[in-house]
Amino acid sequence: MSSPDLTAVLDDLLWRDLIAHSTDLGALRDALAAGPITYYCGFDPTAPSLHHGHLVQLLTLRRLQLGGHRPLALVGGATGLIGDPKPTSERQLNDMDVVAGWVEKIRRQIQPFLDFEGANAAVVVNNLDWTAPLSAIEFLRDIGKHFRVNRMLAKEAVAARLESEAGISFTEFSYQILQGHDFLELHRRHGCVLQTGGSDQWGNLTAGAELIRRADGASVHAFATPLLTKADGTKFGKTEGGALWLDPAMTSPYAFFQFWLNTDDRDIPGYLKVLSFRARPEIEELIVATAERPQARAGQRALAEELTALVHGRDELARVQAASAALFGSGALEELDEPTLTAALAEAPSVSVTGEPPPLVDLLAEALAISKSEARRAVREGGAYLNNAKIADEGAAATDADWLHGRFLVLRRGKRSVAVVERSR
RNA sequence: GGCGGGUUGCCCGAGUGGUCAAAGGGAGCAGACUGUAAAUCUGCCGGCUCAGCCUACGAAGGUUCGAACCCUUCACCCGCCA
Repeated sequence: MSSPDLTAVLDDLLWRDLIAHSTDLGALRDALAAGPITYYCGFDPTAPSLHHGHLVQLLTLRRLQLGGHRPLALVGGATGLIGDPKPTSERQLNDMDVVAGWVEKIRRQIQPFLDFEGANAAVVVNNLDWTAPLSAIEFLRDIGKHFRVNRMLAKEAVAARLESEAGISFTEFSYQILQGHDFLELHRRHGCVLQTGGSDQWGNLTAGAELIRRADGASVHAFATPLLTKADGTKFGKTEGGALWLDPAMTSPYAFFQFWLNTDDRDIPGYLKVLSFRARPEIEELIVATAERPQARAGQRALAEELTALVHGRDELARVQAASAALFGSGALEELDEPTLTAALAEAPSVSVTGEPPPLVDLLAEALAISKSEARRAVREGGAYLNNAKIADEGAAATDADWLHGRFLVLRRGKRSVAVVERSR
């Protein structure tokens, strides 16, 4: 007999187009119905923080847990030392202690997305625990024997590299074996029967499922989520500063919020389905609202609010909303009272000065982290503003009257990048 | 180990002795139009004490009045052969 509760999540995932590739979905449905299953998704420490690309995976882990199943979040303390082959070039190996530090950061970053209490409590595991003790002999005899090089060469990630100028090292070529082995270990240790990952991981996901079949004769499941794309064809997740990081020290909550708020109208239906936890009717309503009155950006707001709250918390969301309202609102900056202005500006990058302030181009360069040439160019092109008024002259400096509440200058380059200069006495 | 090819600005990529801060494309930035959107058009796009100077074409030396371009050595990458 089937339990509708436990399989509902699969239908939800399908509706959201979250399954780009999968092993036998009928078999997965049966497994889900037969009782809470244990599933996993891995995150390699290739940087001090997770980013936009991991978000879909984190949310998928959460969706399945909310659907009644038991998540294992794997941090790749071992695989992070080896490096998943990128399509274009060989990775630079990071030092062991650096990777160990990133593992801890990523472990903490994953935690807010999952529930660690209750019947289907999540567990964080580290593949270094079973990979480090493995001897070369064991690795080659017990695991390597199950892998056919022909199959390994055919995997997209490897094939792309074989055709590229860069070639591929044995180290990276071996990556799929390690990831496959992770699935096997988790199957043995935790009864894990499902692995999820991005569609670029599909080859690695199937490597694990095949290994389990060969080594233990068990049939397990895997599915890959689609890569998020942008309607204009550019790469998803790029901000002015680079990637969209989840670490607030690397991408400010304000920038994070603004990123989603600026989503292309055409991307909204897909993003809402993939990224929002709202129920289907609510999402459909938002899609209609966004299509009918695009200038209101209901979908963008909903997405920005929900994701900012999830990643950075409700308090932080309130702050960035206030900041956005103040900085992009219709009112003049001069009319904002001091507490509102102070709170809003807390989200923007800032510099402080004492005594005689340097020329505005210097302040622009420092506050917005651009070169002085860029700052001068911005002024020359008419793209730099002081307190929302265009700066006309490269040599301009702030006058006493420019200091809002005697304390602040609001500098802006273009429409969206804002910075504050604060004067201390 | 041998032979051949390669290493150019954020990325791709042209350049093979002066006219090169280096074609072209992409990315990025700004302006106009808008809705903090897209598309489109325009300008910019190494740095600086900015009509000039400095730094840059894998690294270090050399030839030359002058080198991204020629020579030498080194490093790394790719391919073929052993």
